[in-house]
Amino acid sequence: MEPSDAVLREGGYKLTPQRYMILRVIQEAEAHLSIEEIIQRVQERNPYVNQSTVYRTLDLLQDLGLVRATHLSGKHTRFEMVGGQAHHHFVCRSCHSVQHLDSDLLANLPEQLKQQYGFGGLTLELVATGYCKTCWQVMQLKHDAKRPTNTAASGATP
Amino acid sequence: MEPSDAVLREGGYKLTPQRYMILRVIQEAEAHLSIEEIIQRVQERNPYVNQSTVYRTLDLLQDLGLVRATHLSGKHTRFEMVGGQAHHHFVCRSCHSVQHLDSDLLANLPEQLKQQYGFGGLTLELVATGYCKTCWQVMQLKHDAKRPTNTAASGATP
DNA sequence: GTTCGTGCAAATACTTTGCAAGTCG
DNA sequence: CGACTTGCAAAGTATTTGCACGAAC
Repeated sequence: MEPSDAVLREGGYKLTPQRYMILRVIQEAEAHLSIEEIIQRVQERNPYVNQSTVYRTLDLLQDLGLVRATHLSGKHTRFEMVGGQAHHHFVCRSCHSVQHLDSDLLANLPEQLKQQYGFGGLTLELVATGYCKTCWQVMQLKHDAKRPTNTAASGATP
Repeated sequence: MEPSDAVLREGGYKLTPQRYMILRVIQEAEAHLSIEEIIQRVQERNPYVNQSTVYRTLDLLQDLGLVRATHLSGKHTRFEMVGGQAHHHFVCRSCHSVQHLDSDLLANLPEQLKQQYGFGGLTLELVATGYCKTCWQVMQLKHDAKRPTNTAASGATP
């Protein structure tokens, strides 16, 4: 059974086709979607769904805890289903690559938080920022070989 | 010694009064600041600093890893110094309260990530979303009252 | 002196809102 | 039916950009 329906109804909200579609789009997505992508995919199914509706629905779904927002590389917010499974990310400050982290890393944390603080319905999001293996090694080399004529080779942020 | 200066220089960037001021404002802040607040505080010191400069500087400082953005309650992005110390948050979905979490919770994670993935210069941010103790208890009560005849298995965390 | 940074103001992007009409329950 | 939702288009905000002058190295 679809728990999303139930959650909506319990909150006194209606399950409209728009909401259902938006939920489905996020559910079926292989990864986190930006608002832009959500709007796009929803409108592929029905071009008459308005973007305001998407914004409003996203707010609602977040409040209900069905969907959550993540914000990896600072700029665009992205959305995903709260599947119960937390999955975590690493973002490289230099090459901006994103890696998924082994979710076992925090496997026991929810229970620990539950015990320690009495929280419920927990969803965790860990964002580790730093330098990926490659970029880190490059940096190490640069530091080691501090040459006076060294030109700032790598572009910062074009 | 001021490491910020060094980081800027090493990146080939100049240490301008504006950048220095912005850095100081964030450093001296008791808590995370929104862009709005940063602009305001900077302009209290020098009204001629332009907001574009603040935006541009913030981007730069983030790229350099001196400052990081956090996004707790979804709406406004906030900034803080990267003190090296990770500190973590819990946000209640219902009452929107924010709690700081014991940073020991993830104390050994950076090293673990370093070992496992080869990352460097790591900064962690954990955001736990859920219901705080109080709100959670209230919800439990409501559910109990609402579904007196429900006998379905409800133990496992979905 | 050269390269990088800033101020300014306009241009863009991104979100939100008020209402009448339309739906779900 | 009545309360909740949506579409629409316009109003708000937030953020970015191009350029010429000024500043740091």
